[in-house]
Amino acid sequence: MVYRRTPKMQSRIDAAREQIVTAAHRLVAESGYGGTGIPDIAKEAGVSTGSVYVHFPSKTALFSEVYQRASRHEIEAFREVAEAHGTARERLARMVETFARRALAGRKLAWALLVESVNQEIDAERLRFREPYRAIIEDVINEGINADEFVYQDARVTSMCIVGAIVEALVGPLSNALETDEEGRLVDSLTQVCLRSAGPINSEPRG
Amino acid sequence: MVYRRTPKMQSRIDAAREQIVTAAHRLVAESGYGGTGIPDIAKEAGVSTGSVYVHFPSKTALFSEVYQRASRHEIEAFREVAEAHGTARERLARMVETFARRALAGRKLAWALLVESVNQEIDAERLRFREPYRAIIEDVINEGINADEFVYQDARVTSMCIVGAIVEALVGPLSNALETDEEGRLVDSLTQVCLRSAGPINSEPRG
DNA sequence: TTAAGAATTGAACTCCAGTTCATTCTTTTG
DNA sequence: CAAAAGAATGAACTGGAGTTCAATTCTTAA
Repeated sequence: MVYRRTPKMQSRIDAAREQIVTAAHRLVAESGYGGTGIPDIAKEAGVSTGSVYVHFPSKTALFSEVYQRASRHEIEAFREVAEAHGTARERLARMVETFARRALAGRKLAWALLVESVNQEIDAERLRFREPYRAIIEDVINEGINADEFVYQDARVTSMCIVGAIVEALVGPLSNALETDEEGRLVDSLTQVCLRSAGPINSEPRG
Repeated sequence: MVYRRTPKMQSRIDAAREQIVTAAHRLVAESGYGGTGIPDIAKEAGVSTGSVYVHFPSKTALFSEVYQRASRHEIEAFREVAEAHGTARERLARMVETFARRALAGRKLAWALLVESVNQEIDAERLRFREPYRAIIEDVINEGINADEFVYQDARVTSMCIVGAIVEALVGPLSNALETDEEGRLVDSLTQVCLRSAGPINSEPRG
């Protein structure tokens, strides 16, 4: 008459955990962190409030996992572009476009990941989320420097700046959707700014 | 036997209000928004908790005023640099440096004004705080475009990006102070990135 | 089948910053 | 000076989100 956790039971538990993370993801993508309570998540996942706390010690911990998963996915897409063929300049342009376009495609989630005010812990999470992007950009810039595409520079600072620039340019549009053509123009301009920030570019004709 | 508010009384009231705002300012500059409660402010201002609510309908409203004042001061300094003599490029460089240096000189306050997580209302305040900087930068860029110093571009987007770049580059250093020389290097690099982002620059020798 | 122990439940609880308001103190004016 | 009205006080309250835990249900193994 002893109970031991069997594989079957384990997979039930794992499934519940998965349900919770998935539900949380869906709800953040809909209402952000602040608009999503634990009871909401539990309901959406088909479990009880208490169960959530069996799997995660706190709301912050749960969202930390949600953010990390969402990040990993996004960052893989980003890295693919960074490692594709082409000059550093071409790749950097595509990277900026990819970042911006994907963020605008999932506005609420991107907003939650990039800018939503929450608390210090989640803020730290956010900074950690931005870091991989920065690092990837830094690498491409360094490649560009070595290939004489970009002037010599502190690629670390430039990459930070590019991340900051993209986020700042997206803050508004993430809250209030743009028309398709406006979005296109924004992404184009943003790409141009980021390319210039990394180094010299042939000057374009005026007006 | 009717009481009417006399000039003397009015100035008492105004003085109290002023004390409150000043106290709040001091405390934010020390502990940020989150670390500063209304009772703390009341104590520091030498009034009661309730009095704070006579002058301001909410904590948010009070801080809104504190932020606006701090902003006005900063933005005036910024505008002065923007309107000084020199080419657009020279002025832009000084603007970036001014912004960064002043922020780093009052780290906690700058952090509260620029990046501290609070709530949507204060977030909106923050965006409003950034806007004047952006607009001033936009003007200088447009002057630079007209003077053929910068390539033709959407100055609105570039100015957003510059604000975002500066803030992103400062987020870390605002939390954990840098050594003086590190700070100098950061400001230099940041300035270079921002100048490049606005337009062509003579390429620097490598390595 | 049944007892032991694990998993789940969800109503109730905690916590705490922001806010309130009955009371007290001040000022004005007849 | 006394009455009326305003200003100030600060202990107590509140609201709501996050969290807990006694009770219940389910699973295992003898």
